[in-house]
Amino acid sequence: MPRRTGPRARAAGVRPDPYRVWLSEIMLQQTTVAAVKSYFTAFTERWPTVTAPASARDEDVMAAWAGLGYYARARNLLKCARVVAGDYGGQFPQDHATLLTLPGVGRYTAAAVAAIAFDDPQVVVDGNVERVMARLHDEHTPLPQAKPLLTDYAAALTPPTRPGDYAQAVMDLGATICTPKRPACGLCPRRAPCAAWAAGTMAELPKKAPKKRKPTRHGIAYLARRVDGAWLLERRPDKGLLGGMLGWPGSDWGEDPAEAPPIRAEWRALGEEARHTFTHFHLRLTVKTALVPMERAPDRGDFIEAPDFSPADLPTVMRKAFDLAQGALEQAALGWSA
DNA sequence: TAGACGTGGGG
DNA sequence: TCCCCAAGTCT
Repeated sequence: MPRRTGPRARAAGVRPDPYRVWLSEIMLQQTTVAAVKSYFTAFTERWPTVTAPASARDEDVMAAWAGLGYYARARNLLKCARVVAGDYGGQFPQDHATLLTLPGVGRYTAAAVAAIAFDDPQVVVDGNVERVMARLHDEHTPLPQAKPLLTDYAAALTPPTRPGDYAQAVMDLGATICTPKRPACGLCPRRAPCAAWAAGTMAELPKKAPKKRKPTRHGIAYLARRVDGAWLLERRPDKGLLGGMLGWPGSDWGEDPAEAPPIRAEWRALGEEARHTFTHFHLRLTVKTALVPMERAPDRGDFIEAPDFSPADLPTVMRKAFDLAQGALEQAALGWSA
């Protein structure tokens, strides 16, 4: 993965594979290197070139993305791979403006791919770069208002040569030394010209608009296990939260959700709720389980045979519900509860 | 354009 | 146990 191996891992002048650069930048959006690493390895081993995910089944790619979050990235990854495979002969466009037209590729990613994969000196501005620029210039204007100014600062520093190495270097600096909290200024190669260091304000920059509190929503998830071990699951619609992902059929998520069992059964609620926090709300999920006979047909969802089901294919909130149910089953089997 | 959109780790 | 935070894009 380019960002982790770093510029020094490559011989000067050798351009990294645009597909791998694009894939890693998509995965790294709002996500740490540590979280991305195993996913990047799994993706590139299974789908080594952009034509591979382009011809993959949606469900396989969504399952491989499960747990990484922001699932619109995976849906757009599929769209983008198919555009590149279909409209560009399997070769990523090199032009920044054309990159920007690809699904899931915004200003940051287009600039990063152009700079890192194609040696084009585009101005790469992510959260790390914003922080580094705010500190170098002791800029106290809060984000996102300060973004244009910080981009100007970044542009003034972007070199005409080796822009990819430069971009990765600044982002690495932000990730490892010029960190959000307790920056390691003693190790910083740009301490001398840093205005925030001179002013002693580095730890409070960049300023940001205050965050809003998250409301708590409630919901019910229904985990039906057929006597042969199959599980009742449902593919979520492409739009919206967890779009395109597999999940347990459930109620709406809100103040006081109504029952919405997907199949007739004797439902029993677990003693403990599954708790999960999304970007903009907390969720407390009541988990209900039932054992259903072979011949009974569900009103919603489809039974997936036990060998075809892996909880790793589920988004985290759904996997938490599964883990709770499993734990309850094991406790019951061991006679720990009635 | 502000809000929607995940998750895991640190305090 | 929470609360807060972090490597964007789309609508």
